[in-house]
Amino acid sequence: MNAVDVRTRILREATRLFAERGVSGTSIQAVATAAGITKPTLVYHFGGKDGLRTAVLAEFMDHWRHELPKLLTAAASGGPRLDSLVEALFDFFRRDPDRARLLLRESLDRPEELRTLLRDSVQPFTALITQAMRMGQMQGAIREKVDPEAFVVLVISCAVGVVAVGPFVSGLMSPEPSVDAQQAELIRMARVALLNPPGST
Amino acid sequence: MNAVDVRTRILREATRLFAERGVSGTSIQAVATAAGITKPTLVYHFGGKDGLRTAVLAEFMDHWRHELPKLLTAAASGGPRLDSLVEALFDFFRRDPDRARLLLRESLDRPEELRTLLRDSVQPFTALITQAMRMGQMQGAIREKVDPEAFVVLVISCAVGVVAVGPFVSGLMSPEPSVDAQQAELIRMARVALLNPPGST
DNA sequence: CCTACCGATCGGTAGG
DNA sequence: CCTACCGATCGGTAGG
Repeated sequence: MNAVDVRTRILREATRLFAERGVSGTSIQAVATAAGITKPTLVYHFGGKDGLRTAVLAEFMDHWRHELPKLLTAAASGGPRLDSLVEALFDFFRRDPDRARLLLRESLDRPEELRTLLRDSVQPFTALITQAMRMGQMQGAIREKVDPEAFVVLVISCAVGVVAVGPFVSGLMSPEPSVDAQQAELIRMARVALLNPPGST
Repeated sequence: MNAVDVRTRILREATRLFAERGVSGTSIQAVATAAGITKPTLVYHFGGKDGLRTAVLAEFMDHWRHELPKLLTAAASGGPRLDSLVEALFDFFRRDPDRARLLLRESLDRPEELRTLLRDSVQPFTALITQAMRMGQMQGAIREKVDPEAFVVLVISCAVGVVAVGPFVSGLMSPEPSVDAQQAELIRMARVALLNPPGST
C-alpha cells in the first residue's frame, strides 16, 4: 500500500465517477470509499476536491499530449490518410469512453478553463493538420471550399460526441444505429466532404 | 403574482441554471432565489428537486414536439432541401443555447431516461426524414453509401454540440472558427456527403 | 405563498 | 494514512 498506488487508485476512481455523475454530483467521500481509503486521506493527497478535479484533468491532458504525436505519425506513415487519422481518434476515445464523457462535461462545466488547457496542449498539433490540409488544397486533392479549422473541430467534437452519448442519442432513430455505424458514417462523411472526387483534375 | 407567473418564472430560472451548472450543481435554494420566492414555495409547486427537473425536461420536449412539424413542413415547402432543414435545426438551438446544453447534460446524466423521451416524442419525425432519404437513394439523388439513420443522428448531435460547446472547443484551433463558421462547414459537409454530384447520371 | 425548523451530507480540519 | 470532529449547506417538512 505505498503512496503511488493510492494516488493512482484515487485518480482512477475519480475519473470514473466524475465521468459518470459529474464533479458536482460526486462527493469526495464517494471517491474515497471507491478507492478503499478515508476522506481525509484523499484530501491529504490532493489538497481538496478542486485539487482532485485538476489532477484528473491534468492526467487526461498528459495522456493526450503523449498520444497525439504517435497518432499523427502513425497516420502519416501510410501517406496522409484521413481515414486512419479519424479512426485513431475514435480508438483513443473508445478505448476508454470515460475520457469522452469527462471532456464533454468539462466543456460544459468549465469552458474557459478547458479552452486554455486545449490551447496549450493540443493546438500545436491540430495546427499541423490544418497546415497539411491547406497544402492539399493547393495541390487540388482537397476541396477548395473546405474550411480547415472548422472541419477539424467538427470531426473531433463529433467523434467525442459519438463515443460519449452515441449509444443513447441513437434513441432518436429506428432502427438505432450502433456506435460502429455512427463511426463508419462519420468517416465516410468526412472523406467525401474533404476530398475532391478522383477524376476531377 | 398569480400562480402561473410563478411557475413560469421558476421554470425559466431552473432551465437557465440547470443548463449552466447542471442539476446536481444547482440547489433548489438557488433556483428559488433567482425566481424571487422561497424554497418551500418551489417545493410546493414542483414537489421537489426531481419534480422540477422532470418539469424542465417536459417543457423542453413539448417545445420540440411542437416545433419539429413546423420545421419539417417549412423545409419541405421548397422541395426537400437539406440546407434549410439543417439551418432550421441550428436556429432552434441557437435561439436558446441553453436547450443544447441541457440536452447534452441530460444525455450524460440520465441517458436511459432521455432515450425513452426521445423515442416517444421525436422518433416519429426523424422516421419521416430517413424515409425520404431512402426515396432519394432509389431515385439516385442521394448517395447509395449513406446510412440514413447514422447520418441523421450525426448531423443532429453535431449541431447540438456546436451550439452547446462550439464557442469553447474552438480553442483547439488557431485561428478559432466561429460558431457561424462551424455551422456553415457542417451544412457544407452534410450536403456534399449526402448528395450525388450533379452530373453523375 | 412564507416562517421556522429538521436530519443528512457536504467539503474540510485538528491531531496524531 | 486514520479517528474524531466542524460549520455550512443540502433537500425537504410542519404548520399556518
